[in-house]
Order: sequence, then C-alpha cells, then structure tokens
Amino acid sequence: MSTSDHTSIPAPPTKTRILDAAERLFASNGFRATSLRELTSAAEVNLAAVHYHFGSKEGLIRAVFARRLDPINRERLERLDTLELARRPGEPPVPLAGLIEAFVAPALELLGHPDGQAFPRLLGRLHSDPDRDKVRELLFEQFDELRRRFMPAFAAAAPHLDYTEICWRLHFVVGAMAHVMTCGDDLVWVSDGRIQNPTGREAIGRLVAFGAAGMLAAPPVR
Amino acid sequence: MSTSDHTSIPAPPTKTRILDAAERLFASNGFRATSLRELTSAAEVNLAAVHYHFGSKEGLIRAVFARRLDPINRERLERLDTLELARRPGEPPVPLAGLIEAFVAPALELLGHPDGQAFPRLLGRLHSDPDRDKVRELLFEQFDELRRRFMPAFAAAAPHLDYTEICWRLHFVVGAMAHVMTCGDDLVWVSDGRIQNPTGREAIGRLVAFGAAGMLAAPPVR
DNA sequence: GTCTATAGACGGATAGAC
DNA sequence: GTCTATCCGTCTATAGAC
Repeated sequence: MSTSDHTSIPAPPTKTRILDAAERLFASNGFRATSLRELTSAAEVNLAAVHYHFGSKEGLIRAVFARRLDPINRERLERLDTLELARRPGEPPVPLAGLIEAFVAPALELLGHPDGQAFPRLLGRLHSDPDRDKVRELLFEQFDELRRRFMPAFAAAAPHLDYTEICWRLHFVVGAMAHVMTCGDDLVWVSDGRIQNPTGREAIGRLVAFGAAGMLAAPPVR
Repeated sequence: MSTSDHTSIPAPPTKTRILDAAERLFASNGFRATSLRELTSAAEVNLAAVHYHFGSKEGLIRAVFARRLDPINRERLERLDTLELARRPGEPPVPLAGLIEAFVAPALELLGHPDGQAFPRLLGRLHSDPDRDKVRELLFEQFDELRRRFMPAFAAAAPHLDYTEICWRLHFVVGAMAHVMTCGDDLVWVSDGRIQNPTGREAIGRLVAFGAAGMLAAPPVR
C-alpha cells in the first residue's frame, strides 16, 4: 500500500508473468526450443527468478499445465455429473452426443478465449510430444479419474459396441479434438481460406455431431 | 569387390545407417532433443558424416521425411485412381469409406511393418510439431496435390455437406489418424491393457468405419 | 569418404551481494 | 525476492589431415 499508485493497474506479479510468457512460448515454439533467457526477456523478469519460483525449467512446465488443466478436468466431471443426475433410473442412458460434448467442450472452449488462448496448442500437442513424460505424473491422476467416470458412461450409451471398440472410437475422438486444438491453421489451408479463425463454439458443435455419428456406427466386420 | 567377403551380408552404407538411426531417434525423442552425437553413435558412423552427406541437421530431417513420404503419398493417389477408374460414368460416386481408406491406409499400414516402424510416430506428430516448418516446403507440394485430387472426390461423395463442413470432418479424420500413429500407447492405457500392439490393419478397418459414419451424419444445426 | 580436433555459441543452473 | 556474474556442460558446424 505504501508505495502503490492507487490509480494505475498493478502489473501482475513475477510468478504470473513467467507463467504467461511460458505458456505462450512453449505453445508456439515448444518446450525444448524455448530457452529460459528468451522466456525471461519476454516476461521482463530476471533469469534467476524462474529457478527461485519453480525450481527448474521442468518445474515451470509442470506449473504451466497445472494452472489450466485443473479447471478443465473439473468442468468435464461436473458436466458429466449434471448429465447423470438429470437422468432418472429406468430412463435411457445418457446419450453419446452429451457425453462427447461433456468431454471435449471444456478444452475446446478455450480456443476463442482471450485468456489462455495459447494453451490449447500446448494441450493438444501433449499427446504426441516427446517431452510428455515431464508432466506425466501430474496428468496421470487426473486422467485416470476421467477414465473411471467416463468409460462406464460410454459403455452404457453404446451397447452395440464391445469394450475395445469403444476404446478405439474414443481414441479417434480424442485425436480429432487434439488436432483441432493444435492445427487450426491446417483447417484454413485445406479449406483454401474459406474457413477463418475457427472458434471453440463451432468446433464443439461439429465435433460432437461427427463423433456421435461415428460412435453410433455398426462395428466393422472382423 | 577386391576386399569384400562374398559370404557375409554387407553392412548398409553410411548414408542409410544415418537415415535409419535418425528416423528411430527423431521418432522417439524428437528432433531437437536428439543430438548428432547421440545419433552418430547409434548409427556407428562418424559425427562429421552427417554434414558430409546431408549438409546439416536440418537437411537430415528433410531426407528422413522424403524417404518415407514419397511412396506413401504416391500410393494414396494410386488408390484414388483405382477407385475412380473402376467407376463408370452415370454410376454413383466413389463411396466415402473407399476414399477414407485410400487416404489413411497407406500411412497406417506402416504401423506393424518391421521396416520403417518408427516413422508413423514421426509422421503423426508432424502436424503439431513446432519444428514442422523445417520440412514445410518439402511437404507442401505433395499435400497440395493430395488436396487437389481428394477434395473434389469427397465433395461428390458427400453431397449432403457444404464445402466447409467437409473440410472440418476431414480435419477430424486426419486428427484421428495422426493420433493412432503417435499414441498407440494411450490406447493400451485407456483400454486398461485389453488392447495390445494394435496393428495397422485393424486400425484401418476401425477408422474407416468410424470416419465414414461421421462423414455421413447430417450437418449440425447452426 | 572418413576421421580428429576444435571453434564458437548457447544452454540450465547456482552462488552470493543487495 | 531480485539481481549480477559465472560455472560448466552440450550443441552444431567446420577445418584440415589422411
């Protein structure tokens, strides 16, 4: 209070400035290709501040993921709760489209959002990134709970498929979702410019329609 | 001839040994994380041989992609030729499932193949890799031809969709395909071990069934 | 074509003053 | 909490002998 100017917007604290710059630079250039020197210059903080606040470069990337992923996965589970609580016993199971939307929407909604706009690239790339083991333990707990909650719901909603076929098709849905998060630019290219700035909202609607139809298809002959 | 032992299998030439090691290491650890020292040790060649044969590390990665991608994309176009030539004028268009298979099979078939087994990881990650610009020019020409040939075929096969909707759904199919190529391990995990060593053949059949059903779905309401 | 040796730059991490 | 200065390892690339 003593030295602050009560009319100016205070600059975010050092820790937040580092996280913001890290999210943006890791998303666009990758983890390994982003040096701490480049990162701290962009954040306008001292090089040593990263080690003070996060211990190491690896600790920083873990913090970057934790900050965004916690709320996303919490919302996924809350949406699933809502769907399941709205269903009375004896009624048909929660429909596939609802389950898919509960899973993909919380992640894709960040696409158009000004805050955390860069994070989807990072999250989508996570699945194929060679550095994913740096955040593996962090993610494992959360994703394991997602799996425990969503898999039975999908099994009930798709009684025409055996368990392995459901896994395959969810794998396809996750791949499509990740691709939208990482490669919006490719969409501009394949459409020859007819698609511009795809928003999270339209991505969600289209992916839910596509994914639900794919999940509903008869299983392929062996 | 003068010094070779005619009873032993000759070791592959230096250039091939470098390409093989590079493909394997780039696939598992990524481009930036793989040093030329590690690579040349694994290939049992001298460090300077990379620069002699490929000019630079960047030239090497371009050569790694060119070696595998040329035949894959050639086969995609040949399969499309076959489908279109088998169709007489006046008959219904080439079905969606056939088009999807023509596109995804040549890439996914490498999954179980002993030679070039590592390449799919590399290819699948390509879409989201921050280093993709290092091979962008190389890929652009080939993918542009794929787009020119496949897009009209999909448009004819999916008259219920407008052009942008087709682009979105192909984007989903490509994402699913890429995810299968990079993340077979995830499939083992989500299925709780019930799926082991997914082969290219079963991936193709399942993805074609899923993707064709997704493409056939009615477009979502705006 | 293949090797050794080394240049030249950059990386993450840390000590210690303030 | 923040800063400067620096350690020490690793990297790509190249020069030049063979």
